[in-house]
Amino acid sequence: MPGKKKVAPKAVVSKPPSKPVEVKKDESDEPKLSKSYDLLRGFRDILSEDQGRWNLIRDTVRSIAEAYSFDRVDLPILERSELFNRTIGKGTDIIDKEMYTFTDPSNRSVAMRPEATASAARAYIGHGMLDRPQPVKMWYTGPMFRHDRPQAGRYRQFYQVGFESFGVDEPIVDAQLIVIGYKIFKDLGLDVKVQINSIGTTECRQAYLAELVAYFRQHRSKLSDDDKRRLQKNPLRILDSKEEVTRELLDGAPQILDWLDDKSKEHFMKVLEFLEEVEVPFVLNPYLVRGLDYYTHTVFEFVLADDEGTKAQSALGGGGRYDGLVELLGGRPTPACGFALGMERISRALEAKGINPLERPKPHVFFAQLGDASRRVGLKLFEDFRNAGVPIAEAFGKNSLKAQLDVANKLGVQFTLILGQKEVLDETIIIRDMESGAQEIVDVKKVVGLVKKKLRHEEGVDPIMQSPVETA
RNA sequence: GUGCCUAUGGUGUAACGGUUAGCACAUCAGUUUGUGGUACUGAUAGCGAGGGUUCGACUCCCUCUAGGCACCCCA
Repeated sequence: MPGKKKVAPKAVVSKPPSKPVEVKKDESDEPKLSKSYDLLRGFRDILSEDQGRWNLIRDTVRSIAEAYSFDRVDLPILERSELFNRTIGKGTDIIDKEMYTFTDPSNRSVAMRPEATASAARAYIGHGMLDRPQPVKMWYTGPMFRHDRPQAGRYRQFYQVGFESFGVDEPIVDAQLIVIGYKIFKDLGLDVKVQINSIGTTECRQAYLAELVAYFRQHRSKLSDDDKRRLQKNPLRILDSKEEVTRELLDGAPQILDWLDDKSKEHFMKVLEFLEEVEVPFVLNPYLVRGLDYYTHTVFEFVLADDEGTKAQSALGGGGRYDGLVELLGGRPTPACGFALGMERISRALEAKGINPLERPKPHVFFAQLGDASRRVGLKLFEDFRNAGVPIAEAFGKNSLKAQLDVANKLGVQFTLILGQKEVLDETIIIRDMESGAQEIVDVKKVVGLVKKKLRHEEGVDPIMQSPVETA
């Protein structure tokens, strides 16, 4: 309806029938459909404006993974629900309210992965990797799904990159994983600090928890509803409560480190020593806990150094040791450790720092055509330039030379190649220097070589490798 | 999931309980036939959705949806 009232008067006002009068398409009864095709809440498109940053993250991660001999694995997005229920743990928010669980057409309960460590462990067991030389080191990247309430840096579909190391319980493994994560941030130009803690084995944690609960029970009346709930459901979480009262109470509360058995303590101390050795800045945070059930011993987070964790979503990644996970899934008892980083949070941090690499190298040459004969030649010429490694832009869809030069200008190319009817017949082409406006006519067969040479002349710009970093 | 704030063309914004919702940028076309950057002309395009209140709502109220912030949680 809204469309129609505008169409009518326009047709009347419009020019003489130089162009055939358009038959009015009757779309008046069409409801406004666009809204029903809107993105699902918490889902989003990552457009080319962001792809430069994403590429940077992906490239950095990959080169570090290769340097540290981690093997790439791609794990499925859909798994049996049970895999996650078992490992992440009932009682966690991830399982209880955030997981996309549904029954598939074969009537099986499946879930879109909320994280990938469980899948990695499943793969480790399923493919008999315990019979390979240990540790088995793998890394992955891909989308994860959690039905959480969206916020900046938090989406329902989000991307993680993860590193997992199976089969070795030495503290050096924990330390090296932390180093790897730290290096990724360093290479990206981000300043992060490592927050670290140990939550020991399941056994010593149980003992500690009993003590912790007992302590807070005494002060139950002072606690907020949230913290009361935590006390009951997931007492460890009370440690990172933001309530003023609770924080004060925490000063007198039992500390997990005091409850670690000797072996756990020793393990943790060694991890810290290694970190000191490699000069990774870390902060011991006795209140750091993680939300997944499978963690044991070392737990850590990578936090943006600038805002010291005060700002939301400043935790860019985290991980820890999970010695019981493989066994829990039916494998032989196998120690393991890993971490995951949140790609959109990293991307966000990069953006905040003005790190905005171009998505692809900017072309320095533009091809302008006049007429179909010229277009045909252009199409072929394109291949020649591509084989020579010179990116070239065009606007085949435009007809006037003016419009094409306009585009070339906006792209900021150095040279425009102009090919009209005459040049096609003569087998020549015009090279126009966009800055000076100078033009020369050259043999079309030699144009690739000539342009390449010219580009190299221009302040040593390498036509192939150039990918400048723009700061916003 | 809870609380608070927000919602105008692609982007950034203006206005008002009452005529055709204004501006800038961007986009497209053109300013005589094959030459860009400036200037000019024109075009496309918007009140997130649905209900109410009112003679009349983009403007007030409600619901929904979406975004942001804090909590929850976590990457």
